[in-house]
Amino acid sequence: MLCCMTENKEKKKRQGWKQNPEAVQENILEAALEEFAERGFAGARINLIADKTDTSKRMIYYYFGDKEGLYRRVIEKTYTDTRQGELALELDLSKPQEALRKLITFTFNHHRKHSDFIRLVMIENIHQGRHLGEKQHFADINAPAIQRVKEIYSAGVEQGVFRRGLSAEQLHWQISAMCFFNVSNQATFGAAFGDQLFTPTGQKELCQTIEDTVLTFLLHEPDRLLK
Amino acid sequence: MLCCMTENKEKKKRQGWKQNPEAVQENILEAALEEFAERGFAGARINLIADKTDTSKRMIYYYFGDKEGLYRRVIEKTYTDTRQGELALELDLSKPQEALRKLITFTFNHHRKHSDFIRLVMIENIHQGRHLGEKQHFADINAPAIQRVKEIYSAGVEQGVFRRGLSAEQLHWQISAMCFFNVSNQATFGAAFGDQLFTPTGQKELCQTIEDTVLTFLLHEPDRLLK
DNA sequence: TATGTAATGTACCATTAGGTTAATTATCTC
DNA sequence: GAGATAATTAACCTAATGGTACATTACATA
Repeated sequence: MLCCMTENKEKKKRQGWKQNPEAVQENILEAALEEFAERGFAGARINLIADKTDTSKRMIYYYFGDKEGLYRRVIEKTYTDTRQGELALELDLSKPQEALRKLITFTFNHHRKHSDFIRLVMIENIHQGRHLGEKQHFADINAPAIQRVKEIYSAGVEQGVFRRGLSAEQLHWQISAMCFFNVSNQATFGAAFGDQLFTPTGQKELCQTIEDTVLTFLLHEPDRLLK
Repeated sequence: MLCCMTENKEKKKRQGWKQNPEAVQENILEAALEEFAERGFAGARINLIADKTDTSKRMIYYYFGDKEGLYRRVIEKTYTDTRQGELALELDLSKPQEALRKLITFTFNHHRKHSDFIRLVMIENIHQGRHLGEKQHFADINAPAIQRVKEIYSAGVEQGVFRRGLSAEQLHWQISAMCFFNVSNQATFGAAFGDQLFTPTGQKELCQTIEDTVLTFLLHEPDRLLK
């Protein structure tokens, strides 16, 4: 099996190959994403990344300069792809509660599906965001996420459904926190407290709980009388 | 300055030194915690850890076998220390709301203060919890955390303050998620959406918000009519 | 079709870093 | 206090790994 594949690969390469820089770079970035997401920056091995590609290590250095350059490009691509994916979601602002639930469900599932992205973000946080590139550019990429929440919240306030005085940043933060943590800390949380929350039904309930939590917070004034 | 210190160190060592295995191990573990928390498992350098200690690289291998053995011990110690620190908090169960707020404030601040712990947990999640050791032991260490929440919740339900039907696991999960995320994702979240949430006042408000969120969820039945 | 340039393959290098060997010093026990 | 054992030092080894030199092949263009 393996030998066949390599034989084919060899043949393909020997028989007239075409130059295709973009495809080669894409190919490298994909392999690198897997590797970095799995092992972190220091843990990733350039040689292994090269093995996963259809090209050679030399090409990695040719296109990306060095390991860090490659990593930076992977981060950027991942964030861009993710935010782009989120834009696909369409929401009906005339029903703010429903819209918010839909946004949360979407975020919850999206994060679950894209654990590579989550892992890269974790890794980048461990590096204290040193590879995020130009901060303004990074902020621009991410701005739509807050915008989204702001729209829903404003609509809800105007319709008299949501209470006033809350900030979209905080709401987005809450949603992010729980949807992110659900994926990022599954290993340690599961080991510490059991896997009930991470079974299929557990996850459905959890998503529901996140929705309920955020919505209830939006609907009811908090009680600060200490009882 | 530096030369003086090294001179002193040298002298100390040359002049009759005492054996003190426990202290040496503690000393190594502390240095290793810093290094692992800062650079991750693969990024950490045994040589640098050794440099930070008052002893030598050989001692690390003598006491911990290899890099992974050292890392395991660091993880275990960190978790144990953390949970132990949490036990110090005393709560008045006759006032469930107040008790819960106090627990959340404590967790929030505790996580902020112990970012080394947070970072190690992140790192361990990237490794998918491979180094947590015996799962049962790990679960035992962590059990008190849920227990705590369960006590408060039960008291609140019995007093007719909290609504019925919620699970302590989920409540603990919510609190953990937000308090953890606040520290773990500060770098990327701040870069993406600004640092307002992470200024001193931003943090105070955020903590308040977490409390309000969880409490409101405990006090009010969620509204699932989609509007 | 000649030529300069971009893209690719192969073999190699230098250094880093995890781990070890073997000798030295303290400590314990009988 | 003698011999055995535990703790410590310093120098060393080797595989892995990030990175490079150089030759070669495709391609655009004039």
